[in-house]
Amino acid sequence: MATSSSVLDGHSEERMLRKLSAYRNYPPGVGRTSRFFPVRRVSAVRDYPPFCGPNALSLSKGDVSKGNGTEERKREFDFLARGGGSKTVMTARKSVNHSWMMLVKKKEGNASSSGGMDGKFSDAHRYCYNVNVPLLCRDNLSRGNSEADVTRNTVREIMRCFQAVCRKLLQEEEAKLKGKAKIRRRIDLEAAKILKKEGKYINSGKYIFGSVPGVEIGDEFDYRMELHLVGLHRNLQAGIDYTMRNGEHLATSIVASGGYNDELDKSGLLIYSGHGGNVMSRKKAPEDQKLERGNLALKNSIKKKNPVRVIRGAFFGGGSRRTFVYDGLYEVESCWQERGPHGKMIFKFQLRRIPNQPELPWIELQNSNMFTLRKGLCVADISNGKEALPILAVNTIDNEKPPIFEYITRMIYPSWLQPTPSKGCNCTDRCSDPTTCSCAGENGGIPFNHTGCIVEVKPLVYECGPSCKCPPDCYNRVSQNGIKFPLEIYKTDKRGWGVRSLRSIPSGRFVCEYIGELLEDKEAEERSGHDEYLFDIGGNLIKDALDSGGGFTIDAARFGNLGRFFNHSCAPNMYAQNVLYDHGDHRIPHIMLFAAENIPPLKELTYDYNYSKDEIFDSDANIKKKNCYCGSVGCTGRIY
DNA sequence: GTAAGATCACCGTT
DNA sequence: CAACGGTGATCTTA
Repeated sequence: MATSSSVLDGHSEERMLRKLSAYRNYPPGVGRTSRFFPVRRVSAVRDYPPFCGPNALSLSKGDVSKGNGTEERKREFDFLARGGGSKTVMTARKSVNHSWMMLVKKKEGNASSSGGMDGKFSDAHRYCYNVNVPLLCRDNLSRGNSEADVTRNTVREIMRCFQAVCRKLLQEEEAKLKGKAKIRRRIDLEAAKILKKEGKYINSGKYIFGSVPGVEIGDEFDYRMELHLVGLHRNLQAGIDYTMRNGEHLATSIVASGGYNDELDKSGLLIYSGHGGNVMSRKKAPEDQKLERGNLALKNSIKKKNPVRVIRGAFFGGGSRRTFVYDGLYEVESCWQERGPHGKMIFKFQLRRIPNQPELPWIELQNSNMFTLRKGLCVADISNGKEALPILAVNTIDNEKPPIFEYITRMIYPSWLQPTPSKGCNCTDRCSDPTTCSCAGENGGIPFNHTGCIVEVKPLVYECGPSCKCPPDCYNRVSQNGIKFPLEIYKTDKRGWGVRSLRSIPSGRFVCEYIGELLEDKEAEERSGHDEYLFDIGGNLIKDALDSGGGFTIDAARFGNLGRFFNHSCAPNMYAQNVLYDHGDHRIPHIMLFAAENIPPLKELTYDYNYSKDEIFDSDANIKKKNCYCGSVGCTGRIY
């Protein structure tokens, strides 16, 4: 009760609730727009620029090197560390975390000539394949202490690497084909080769019965290859994975893809068909399935009662994206034969989910009508129709209503700073040809896949804008088009209000912009009391900012959008990306939040606020501290 | 609708 | 007996 992180430094939750009750009857965004009540509040703090020091995380020696941003950033850090331009007291501000890890792969046949340069930048680098993957944690401290902690983070990092490499390969292919032909490359196989070369396979040494370290129920995968490389299910095509133990075949995992019309029951019962008998092949005549291989292993597992991992493959979102979701451990209960649709005998197995495991989020969502019958629904749409999709507010914790603020969907710029559009491209197609599109040239290629995923982390992304001749569905217009996923705010147990999605979000997709009023830094200093909603921008383009005598801050306190509700996490699943599209002013990029990994439905959406620890002081020069309740593996317990 | 594809169990040979 | 190579199987993937 008293541990709510939404209440800080001397403010009790009771006091907070009393204040809230005064506004409870006002629907959000209506009336009293000048009144503001913060969900979270921090005292004066000082914000150092993001910088990756020697503690930077690397997955394994030599293979993953850290990119630290530009030289300008380092100079900026030195500048501020010396005391230049700093103040003793500053308001707390979120900022873009510009660290990433770089996965480097040498081209075949080139390795010998450039031996000894692994993981380092060199002239040979331009022959290398590389991609900037969003970092999971800012420093080693947040990697956790136990073996299991490290494994979980390692799994997440390797999945990010795989996904980023896939996006990069897809980008290359799309650029080559210029949108004319269908892609035929197996990017999953290629990405796996790259990761294998980098030593990024885990849990692959031995067969594992039961849970796989670092993989959690609800984790989502796009390719069978991903199941393979984290050790969840090693076969790339076969649905039953098994091994020999004490002279007996036993099943370790199955993939229920629906290829044999397998049925899944909400009660945890799964009827699974055996494999073999040429049921899937059209080239050979179907035969009776034999009690061998996986079929035999599953049958043996009835007696042994060994746990079998179940991975469900389906079009869960109802869309065109098929994913594999880890469903947890099952036991095989029984086995029988019956006649299949082709007239031949097939095996059937009944599996039951082992109790006391976390439920899949799909279950809860399937049992409720998404937009009207959500449990604890208290506001039908906090955007009041301003977003394309309604943004629900649900609270199953207490009676608190969401805070009052004015919902906006466009940045508010001060009257003296009305940004003007930069010169656009002359493309008449969807800017699929990076050699002719001038906007693509600014980016060094179109930074997005045709699936709407950002390929990799960049200091700055240039989307096409109002001056461009390309159509609205241009591949280089992504984040400017707003929220695409059904999102809701919800009351968390310890972190005030948070945000989650009702659909799974693929790695790399745009989620939400951080919108508010644009202020000069010095004006932001003067707005005390609600600094929880400040976001420091333009940090990566610090040279411009310093030259012009100061940076800018987004204040989402009085006017803002959903972006103000995302909580901090030490191991977040989104990251903030600088984007320009409607103007060319590098000092004031848009702050766009992108998914850094596959995010299952109902999982809290978070990013790294990027505060520094022990470097934030109040007016008495005391170090200010704020507890972190993000609950992620390896959380250090402090936001700053 | 089809062909390429990676990996492993299995089996036979060295 | 270990190590290696060939073969067949496989609820993939574009």
